[in-house]
Amino acid sequence: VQPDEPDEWRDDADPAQVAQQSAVSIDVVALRFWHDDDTVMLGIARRERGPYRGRLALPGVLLRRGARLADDGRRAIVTKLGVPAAAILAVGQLVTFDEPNRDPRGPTLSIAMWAVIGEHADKTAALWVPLDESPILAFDHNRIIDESRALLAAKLWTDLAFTRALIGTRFPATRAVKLTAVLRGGRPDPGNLNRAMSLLPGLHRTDERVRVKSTGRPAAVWAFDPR
Amino acid sequence: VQPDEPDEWRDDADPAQVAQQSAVSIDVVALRFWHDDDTVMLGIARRERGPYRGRLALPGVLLRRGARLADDGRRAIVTKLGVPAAAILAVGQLVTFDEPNRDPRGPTLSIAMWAVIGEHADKTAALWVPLDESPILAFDHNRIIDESRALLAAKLWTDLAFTRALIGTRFPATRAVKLTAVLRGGRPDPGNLNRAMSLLPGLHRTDERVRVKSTGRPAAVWAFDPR
DNA sequence: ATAATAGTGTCTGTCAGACATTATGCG
DNA sequence: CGCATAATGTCTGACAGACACTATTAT
Repeated sequence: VQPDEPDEWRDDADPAQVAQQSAVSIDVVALRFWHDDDTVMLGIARRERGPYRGRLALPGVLLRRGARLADDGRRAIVTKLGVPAAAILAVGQLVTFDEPNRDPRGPTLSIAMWAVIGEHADKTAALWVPLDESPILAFDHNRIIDESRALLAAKLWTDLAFTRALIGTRFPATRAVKLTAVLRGGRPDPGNLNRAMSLLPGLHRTDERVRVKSTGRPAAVWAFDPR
Repeated sequence: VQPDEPDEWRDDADPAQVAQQSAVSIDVVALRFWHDDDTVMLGIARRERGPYRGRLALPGVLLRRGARLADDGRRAIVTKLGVPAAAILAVGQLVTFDEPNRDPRGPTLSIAMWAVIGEHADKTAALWVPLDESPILAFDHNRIIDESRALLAAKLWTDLAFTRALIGTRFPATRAVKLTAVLRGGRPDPGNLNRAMSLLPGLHRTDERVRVKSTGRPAAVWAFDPR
């Protein structure tokens, strides 16, 4: 048996086999867009141990044996950001980063994921910064954020689970404008956005109007259909 | 230190740490579309060892420590399909599959990749089947193919590296119709496809005409601009 | 009234699908 | 000529960007 093909004779009981692999970490781009946030916020935390100790980083964990990616993504959020599990509204997969030297401890893949965090009593274990103003982070995390932003922008108004989790089930039209502006960069035409939203299945405008700025015409309230 | 956060105290010299992770395999959707192929062919091979021995499967290997995903994808193609490395024209990442029970040896992630195989003296170590007629395969490989097809269809005419590798640098328009029909399902309107191709940067039609069917008008030859 | 904000309507150009028409070859 | 195949042209509807106009509120 050639060493070229370890998978064929892999003995699952022998940890040395699998130890010949790169490690796998899950790093999460955790977003929130609460009522009093006026931009999309990114959750980061100061590293308490390991390399880059004391530096800011995305919440991440080593993949646990037998775990689903989404579950380990949630675990990263809970343990590193201090966010209660119930506040994690949605999770999804992005891409895998494979630069061999991205982690000083040795070769480590990073499977990037996105998550949306709902409102909860903030224990401030996490640091929340505007998504477009993230500071210098540990590892290649700034690169992860950069590449993820385009993917997240594409999800807005197309991935309904993502969008609904981020903006909520009921929201004034103005919120939609702001959210789109942040993720896509540059404010959208409000008329065009209204048109696009009205064509979305599962989303409709209500008769309710709401005042968001102290002056001016109140905004219409949009709502996702109950699931 | 909680066992919840093994990444923080991970000692790279200790293989037992990383052995607590799921294994990671690279499984490749290897495609070819040679001159005498009249559909896109998928490369599969009979498993000679391990679980599902004797069954057909996508070429796959265990991720090797410190390797780039693309390099290990190429290694899977070389070792499992017998394709010379020089014939691998392009490789790219698709998605990661994480069902914990997809491999009987234990929890194993599968990072799915695509690859395009160029013409070479076929040693017939590989079995080539039409992409839309793949037989029952080992593991969850049929599912991988199903989910990959949509992604591959989206890459056609948008991911130029993928498209160019698959159809070649010079090709009659009829080939483009056939390729699009296979990947997208259902033949495209030839007029619309011509229009789309003429708008593609890096692709242009030549004055050359070529007979592909024995009867009828000869087809125009299209060519990618030299890189 | 005026300013500030929100929503509507319209015009434009782009683009994809569909289809009819023309072109090029062979027997 | 008739047949098979390939290419062109045109029509339509969907849709996005841009922008002008109208609507609703506070001061």
